[in-house]
Amino acid sequence: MYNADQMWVAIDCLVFGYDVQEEKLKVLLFKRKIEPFAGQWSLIGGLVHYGEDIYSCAERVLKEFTGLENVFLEQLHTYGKAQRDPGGRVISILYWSLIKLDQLFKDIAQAHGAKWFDVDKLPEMILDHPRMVENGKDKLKFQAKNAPLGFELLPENFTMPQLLQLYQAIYGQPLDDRNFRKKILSTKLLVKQDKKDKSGSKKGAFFYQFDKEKYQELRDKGYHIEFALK
Amino acid sequence: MYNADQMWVAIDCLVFGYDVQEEKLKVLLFKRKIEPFAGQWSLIGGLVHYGEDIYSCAERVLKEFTGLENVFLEQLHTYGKAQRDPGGRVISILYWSLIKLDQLFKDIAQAHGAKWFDVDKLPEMILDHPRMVENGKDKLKFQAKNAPLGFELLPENFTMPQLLQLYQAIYGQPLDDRNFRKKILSTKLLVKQDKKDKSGSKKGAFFYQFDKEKYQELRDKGYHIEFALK
DNA sequence: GCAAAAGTGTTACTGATACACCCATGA
DNA sequence: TCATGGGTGTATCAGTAACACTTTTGC
Repeated sequence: MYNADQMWVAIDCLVFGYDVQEEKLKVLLFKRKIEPFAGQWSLIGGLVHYGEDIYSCAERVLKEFTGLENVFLEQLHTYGKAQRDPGGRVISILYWSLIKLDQLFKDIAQAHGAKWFDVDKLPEMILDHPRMVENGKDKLKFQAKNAPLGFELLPENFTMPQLLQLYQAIYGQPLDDRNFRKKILSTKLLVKQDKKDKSGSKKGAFFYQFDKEKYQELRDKGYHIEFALK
Repeated sequence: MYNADQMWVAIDCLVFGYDVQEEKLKVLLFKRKIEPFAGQWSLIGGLVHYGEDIYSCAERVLKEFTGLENVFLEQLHTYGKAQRDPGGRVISILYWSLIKLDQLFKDIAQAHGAKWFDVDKLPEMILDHPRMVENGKDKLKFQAKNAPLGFELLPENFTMPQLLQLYQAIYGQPLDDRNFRKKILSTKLLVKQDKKDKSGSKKGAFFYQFDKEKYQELRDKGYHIEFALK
């Protein structure tokens, strides 16, 4: 029990990461330390302090568990069934975040008792967290088309095959290579670099960077840009 | 002051209605009765009771002010800046609702001290309610294409010119009459009635009904249906 | 018979889909 | 030289956008 007859407001944070090597979309979970449900898998989260903005709280939670700041972090939905948490009346505001996953962050996560799970091989989770993850997956599928979310999940320099693999991981289905390139390049928002990534093949694939400023400009002018085929 | 050092969770409810006669999209506001800000315009709302689901609370608020149940009612966003309400720490979960507006509901609203305002002639509102309305207008524009929301705002029997007018009111711009009909009819979700509405013209316009069951079926099968041109 | 709103069809264009081969390189 | 992944072009099809006249009927 947290406290009888008091309402608590919590933040839960659904963190997606993409493992470029494994070509797998991952979710960050941690082993809950307090009762009820101590020892079970949970999204990262915490209670909103009195005097703390809810967005600041989400930032704090994310930083505590990953060390990261200034990454994509948005509100998703609020869960407030009276009986959702047997420990007390807790209303949970779910945020979602997209981060660039590399070995370093895997190590940091491990140090906090958190672990990255394949998005389609998730363990049992507490409370309504499975539903939260489902909602987040749907949102990611939906948003991947309408906003440049893919680039939040990849390193600054990425290759076309990597971007394609990522979108395929998000949609859970294959996309046509040639049409995908055409569509993505037609946005004119990718800047081809001189260097190649030779790690994936002998020929090597050119690196690209996403032109964030140009994207913001176009957005501000009211243009709607699509980023992948369905 | 509501109470020092305690967090409150509130529901605000943004209610859109469409006035078929005036061809205007409207928002329901009421004159707040308690301090701070007594006498100023506000969205309808109330505090979540301990033991009450947040969705149930939204239903309750809507019923209290309009007498309506079983209408479109969805969560939109949660507003939780620490300083958003000078009366205390209040986190507000915004819901939005679409209702069929007629003279009866205008009277009921008036009896509760609430009033329908043209969506583009809104008075000053308390707190962050103007922002809530903006967010709701954006959502409505966006969703009008992707879900059959228009039909929630019109009577069971409506005519094509009425539907067209409504979409134009939502988008705030004219649409091509012929293309609009083609697109809407191509969904095969409208059932033409035998009777005509003679109130708008001498020739009279045929009534249509929206086939909700067929829509649900198609949805469940995973089809995505669009409802209006941009 | 005329004013006022309802209703209808065709063409041009744009973007999506489907599809198969050559290229560069390291081993 | 060959195996491996990277990169490219075209033809068809579907959906969107642009556009103007005829129909009905109450007054």
